[in-house]
Amino acid sequence: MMANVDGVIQQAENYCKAKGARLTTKRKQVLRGLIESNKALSAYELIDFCHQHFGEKMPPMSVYRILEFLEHHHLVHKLNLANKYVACTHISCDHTHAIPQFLICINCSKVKEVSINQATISDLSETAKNAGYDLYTPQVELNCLCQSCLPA
Amino acid sequence: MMANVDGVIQQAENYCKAKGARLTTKRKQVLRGLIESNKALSAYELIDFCHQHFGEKMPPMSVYRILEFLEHHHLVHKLNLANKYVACTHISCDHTHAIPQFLICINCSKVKEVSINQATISDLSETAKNAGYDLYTPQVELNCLCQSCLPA
DNA sequence: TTAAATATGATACAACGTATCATATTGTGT
DNA sequence: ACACAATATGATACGTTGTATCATATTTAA
Repeated sequence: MMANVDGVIQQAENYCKAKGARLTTKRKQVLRGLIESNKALSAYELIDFCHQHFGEKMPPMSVYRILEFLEHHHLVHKLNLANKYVACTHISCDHTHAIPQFLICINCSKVKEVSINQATISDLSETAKNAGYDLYTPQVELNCLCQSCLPA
Repeated sequence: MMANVDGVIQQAENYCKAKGARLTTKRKQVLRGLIESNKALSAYELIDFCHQHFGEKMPPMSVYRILEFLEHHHLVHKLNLANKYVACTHISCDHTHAIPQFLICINCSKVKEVSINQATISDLSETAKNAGYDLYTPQVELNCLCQSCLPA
């Protein structure tokens, strides 16, 4: 598990290097925080996480900037529905992916990043177009309950 | 136009009366604010709107409570993606509607409430289920650009 | 008409996000 | 190796968003 996390970080590092981007210590910590916690975290939750796990006190400004960097390089996704951030699940495989659909557990913030099939996307896009709107991003976020949080 | 707004308010009033709910003056103002402005507004934008149009100074707490009431009675919808509120477009017709899909212009906050076809919903729901998640609400919100805001 | 229920106001504060300027770190050319 | 430029982070202060709590007003109903 831990080894796997390291592996993902390593992949991210390679990926950044190839792009001439710097995955600095702080940035690595924030990314690691999201990967290790294994769920979506808000910026302030990340600040707490980093403080507790790495003994770093990060000012909000820094975390927001770092998240912006990570998002720009597609290492994390911002979930607008929950106002939280989640590590991209495709860092290790090949880091190219179809349009993601995010299933967000409204109870525990666990997130599953799945791929929508093209037909469904076209459907949504069509419906929008007919109404005179253009999809700005086809990213779909849905409020869900995960298995562990489903009422018994 | 103005008459139409009044008509919608009237409908809402009837609707509430039938349910034994009170559409008070303040609540009517907030609802009217959303209808007249013809787009999604944040709670604080609504405070400003009411202040400017009705000369009412509403404390945030009141507005949030009122929005909660209006939402509970399906007179307004909360758009989690934008953190704004929008008047339900079905108050006047019959106020029963299928599962809504909201097309939100990220530039001007104009919102179109359309109905998704059942097949698409089933699709999304299936995809979620296969991933071990249950849709909490099938309400879909999509970031779009409306016609007027599309880059030329 | 008075008591209970409901609705709103007011104060204070917690959480979230950013503008701005200062400092530190890294990369580059000489 | 050095100095300069570019990039990254820190620190302070503040603006925005949302809520907890207790007080007051308004409506409903016995």
